Amino acid sequence: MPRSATDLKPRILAEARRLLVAEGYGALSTRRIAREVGCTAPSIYLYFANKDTLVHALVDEGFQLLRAALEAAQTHDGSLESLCRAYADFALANPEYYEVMFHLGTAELARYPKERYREQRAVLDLMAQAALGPGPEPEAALRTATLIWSSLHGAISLHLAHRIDKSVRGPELLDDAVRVAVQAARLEPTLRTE
Amino acid sequence: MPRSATDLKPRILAEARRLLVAEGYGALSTRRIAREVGCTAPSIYLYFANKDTLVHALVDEGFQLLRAALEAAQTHDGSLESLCRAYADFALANPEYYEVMFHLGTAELARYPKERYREQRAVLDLMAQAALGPGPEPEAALRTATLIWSSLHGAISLHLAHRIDKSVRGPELLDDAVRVAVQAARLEPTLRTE
DNA sequence: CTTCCTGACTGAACAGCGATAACTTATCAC
DNA sequence: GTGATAAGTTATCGCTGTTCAGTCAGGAAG
Repeated sequence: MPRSATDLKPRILAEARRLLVAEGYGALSTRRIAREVGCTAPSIYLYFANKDTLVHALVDEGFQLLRAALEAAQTHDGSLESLCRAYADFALANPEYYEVMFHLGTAELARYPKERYREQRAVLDLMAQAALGPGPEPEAALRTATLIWSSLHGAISLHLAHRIDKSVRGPELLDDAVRVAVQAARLEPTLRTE
Repeated sequence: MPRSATDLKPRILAEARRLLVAEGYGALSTRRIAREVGCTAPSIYLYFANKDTLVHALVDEGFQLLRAALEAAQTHDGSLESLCRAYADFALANPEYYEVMFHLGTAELARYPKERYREQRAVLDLMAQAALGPGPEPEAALRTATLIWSSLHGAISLHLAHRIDKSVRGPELLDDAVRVAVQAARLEPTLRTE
C-alpha cells in the first residue's frame, strides 16, 4: 500500500457513521470498525486520539444535521412551532445520532468538551429567535430557549427509550410536548415575575 | 465457610448499590463487585442470571425510592407542584439511581422488561391524581401525567448531563420546568380540543 | 464410621473491549 | 544508493461479561 493513497481517516469515519446508524452505538467498537474498513484496530489511533474523539466527530455531525434541519424550518416557516417540529422530526428520523448526542451515560457525555457546545448553542439561538423575535436580552432568550428545548427533549427522550405507556400514542405526546413548549415560551415572562 | 452462612446474594446487591452511588454506573463491574464482596465473579451468576438482572434490581430500588418520595409529598401537601418538586429533588439527590433508571443507552434501557413498568405507572398515577383529582377517565389522566413527567424529565436530564449553559442557573431551570409542567396540566384539555 | 450426594463456590478459560509499544515496510528527498 | 519519515502491522496489556469443569464442605444413609 502506498503512503496515504488509502485515505484511511474518512473511511474510518464513514464506517463508524454507517455502523452507528445501521446497528446502533453498541456496535461501535474500534475492532469492528477496523475489520469493516479492512485495516487493524491500532490504525484508528493514527487518526483519532481515542475512541472518544471518534465518537465526538459523530456527535458534531449530529449537531450539524440538527442545525441544518432547524435552519431549513426557519427559512421555510419561521414559527416556533415548526421549529419544534423540525427538532422532533430530526430526533425521530435519526435516533442513533440523537442517542450519541444526548443519551449516553452521563460519564460518557461529560467527556464531550464543553467548548464545543457552541453548535448546541446555535441551535438554541434559533429557538430563542423564533420564540421571542430578534434581539431581546440574550440572557432571557437563552433561558426561554433552554426551557423549550428541555420540554421537547424530555418527550423525545422518553419516546425513543420506549418509556411511554403504549396507551399514550407517541406522536400525540410529541405534538403535546411541542404545544407545551410553545406555551412555555409565551408564559415564560409571567413565570419569572410571578 | 459453611453452606450458606455467607448469604452472598444480599451482600452482592448491597455492594452493587454502594458502588453505583459512590462511583457511578461505570464502576459497576461484576469483577469489581466480587472483589469488594470477597468472592469471585462467577459466584454472582449463582444469584443473578446476568449483569442485567442485577442492574435491574437496582432500577427497581430506584423506582421504589422515587415512589416513596412522591407518596410522602402527596400526604404532606397534595399539590401537583409539590409532587413535581419531590420528583426533581429525588433526581438531584440520587443522580446515580436516576441514571440507571433513565440515562443508560437505549439498547441497555430496552432490556428492562416492559412488564415491570408498573412501578413507573404507579408514579405516573400519583402525578395524574394530583393534576386532575381522583377518578377522571384513566386514559386522559395517564396522558396528562405523561406530559408532566416528560417535561420534568427533560429539564432534569439535561441538568444532570451538564448540558445546560452555565448562564442558565440549573435550579431556576428546574423551577421553571415544574411551573411549565403544572401549566401543562391546566392547559391539557384545551390542547386537545384546539 | 464410612460412603454418597448435593449445593456453594472457585480457577481457568473464551471472546471481546480500548489502548500502547515495538516492529516492518513503503515511499520520498538527497 | 541511503537515510529519514510516515503508515500500518503484530503482539501485548489489562479490562469486561460469561461459561464450564472441578473442588470442597456438610448432611444423610448404610
